[in-house]
Amino acid sequence: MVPSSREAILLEARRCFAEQGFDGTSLNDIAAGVGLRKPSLLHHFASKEAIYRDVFETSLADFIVRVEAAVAEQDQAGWSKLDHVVTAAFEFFTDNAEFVRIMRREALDGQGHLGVDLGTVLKPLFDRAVGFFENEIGAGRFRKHDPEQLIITGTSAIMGYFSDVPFWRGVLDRDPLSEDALAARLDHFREFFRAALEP
Amino acid sequence: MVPSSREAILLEARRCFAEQGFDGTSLNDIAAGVGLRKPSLLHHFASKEAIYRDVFETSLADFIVRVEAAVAEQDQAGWSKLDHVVTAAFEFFTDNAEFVRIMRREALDGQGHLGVDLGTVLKPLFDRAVGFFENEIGAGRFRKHDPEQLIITGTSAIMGYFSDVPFWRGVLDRDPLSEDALAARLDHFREFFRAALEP
DNA sequence: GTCTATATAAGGATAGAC
DNA sequence: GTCTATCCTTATATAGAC
Repeated sequence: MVPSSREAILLEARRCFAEQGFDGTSLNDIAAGVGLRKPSLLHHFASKEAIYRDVFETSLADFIVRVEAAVAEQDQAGWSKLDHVVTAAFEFFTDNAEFVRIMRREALDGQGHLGVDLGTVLKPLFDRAVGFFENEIGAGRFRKHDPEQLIITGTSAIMGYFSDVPFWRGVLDRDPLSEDALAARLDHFREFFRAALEP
Repeated sequence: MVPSSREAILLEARRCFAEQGFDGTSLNDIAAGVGLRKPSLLHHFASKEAIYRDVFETSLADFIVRVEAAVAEQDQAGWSKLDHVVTAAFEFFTDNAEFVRIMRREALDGQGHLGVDLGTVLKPLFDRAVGFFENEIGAGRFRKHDPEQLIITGTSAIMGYFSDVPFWRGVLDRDPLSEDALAARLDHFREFFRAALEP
């Protein structure tokens, strides 16, 4: 099935916004990638910002749904619960590597290109994770670490791998998004955090 | 002493590039912050890119010098050596938080705004760190982890805190760059990595 | 060194033909 | 739905007065 113009625009826009950012992407860039002219884009979307909003908010909502599902799926406590959620998030990032780069740009920009503040949207998730760690540490299933700091460390360690793919490609001299490289990254992450957390 | 125009331009440019990126910053933004007009900037620098190059390359060189010094300063092995270098890097980031954001934007962009590739410049440092971890793990002073992955995890965990300051400010509801917050972050980082690395 | 005025290009967005 | 042509704004950069 041939993708509709609208879908093709969103795909190419996501690629461009991930690679070059909002300001670094022109409607011409997107149009050229799709094989259309600039005004044709604005037949499908009201503005450049509307395209960006669609790209970003759709993926962000998918991400939150995926994480919530992983939290709900698994009723155990301690490491196996955390492992399950972390693995689900990692797999989402694997399938949506471009989104991680867009999200990182939002986190970096302070004043985003949309009305929504990423921090406000993700704070509920963050607070629940803090509660989880407090609980596990209190029950003695994890070693004592500051829960907020744990989450900063964990999310940064996962997201940094995906967001800085161009950089890591240069440093490692291989494709960080190959199947093997991704499996190695996830393995390491799980082992490293288990080593630091398990009593 | 009143800073020269040139110095004032570089300061304001660093602030803008960190906050809004290269494409998101106009010469008018910088000029307004300094209290000059656009053409006056181009009396001191050949182009917008020349301003950016000065801001970025100066800080990057300072960073490399600081890390090399920390590596040389301390002749011990194992955790105390790593701790010394990590703390030195963290202190550099504390004093140069804006630079971390600029560096992250470079890592994110793939094709930077300069001829220099950040990955190529930092690869020697990376390779030496790999050698260090191989050595320490081989000697049994650290638990077994993949050295490359360790460095990705460590640098991402430190840099993510500084680069995403606007995001963390929203999530944590406090200033991530306050003296207390920075001390807590460094403490956590050191303890967490010690917990994961020490046998 | 700093300014005003201006050249030149690129970007987002609209009008209207097909 | 897609196009060409065009409007308007902003951006980098230069020329030349003070």
